[in-house]
Amino acid sequence: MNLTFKALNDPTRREILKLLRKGELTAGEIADHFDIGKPSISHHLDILRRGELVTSSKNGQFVVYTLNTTVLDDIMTWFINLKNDE
Amino acid sequence: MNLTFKALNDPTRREILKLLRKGELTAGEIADHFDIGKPSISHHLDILRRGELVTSSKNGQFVVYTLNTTVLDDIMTWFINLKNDE
DNA sequence: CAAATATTTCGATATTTATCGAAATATCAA
DNA sequence: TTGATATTTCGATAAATATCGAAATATTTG
Repeated sequence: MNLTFKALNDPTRREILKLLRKGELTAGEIADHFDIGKPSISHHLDILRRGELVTSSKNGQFVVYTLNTTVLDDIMTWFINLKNDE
Repeated sequence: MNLTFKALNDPTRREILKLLRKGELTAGEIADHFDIGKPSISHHLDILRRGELVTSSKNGQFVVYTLNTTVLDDIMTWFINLKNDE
């Protein structure tokens, strides 16, 4: 859970998650949406992966990233527990 | 929203939020639950306040902290949009 | 007013983090 | 195999963060 919250604590990474709402994207396609270098994006993707917010798979020379909705459910449960006491 | 996610990115601060589920607490009562110094807790509380996750009010010589559930709703909406939308 | 208590601010330090350009790795295409 | 493309790893640097002890501020109590 710590790695997940850590991954969420960056505007670029949250923007990446929004991009992935509509479907999977390659690392390059994701990088094209930002003004920062590809090594930085690669690093952000690694942090999102370690926080289990995305999964990745290799398709030829491309690496495809996908939103992992399972962990989103876990996070929402965390917040619901915070609200509904006990 | 940035300050809110930032505030959530620390185990001590998330633990403070859990303590506040059952009702408001003074800064000192919160500090008593942890092994770190009061200045550090005060700093964490400040970050939680700036992230609007808690509100504070002064009661005599005590400062009372309360969970702000409004922002919790906002965060959950953010996650729901990430899951469902588009 | 003076002493005691509660909390925060200050100044410093050690750790973590985001970013970069260059280099390394992997795959595809000619 | 050679050259081009996609992505990551590496090494470095600058900025942000958590923590601490000491000092400052505010309030209550004697």
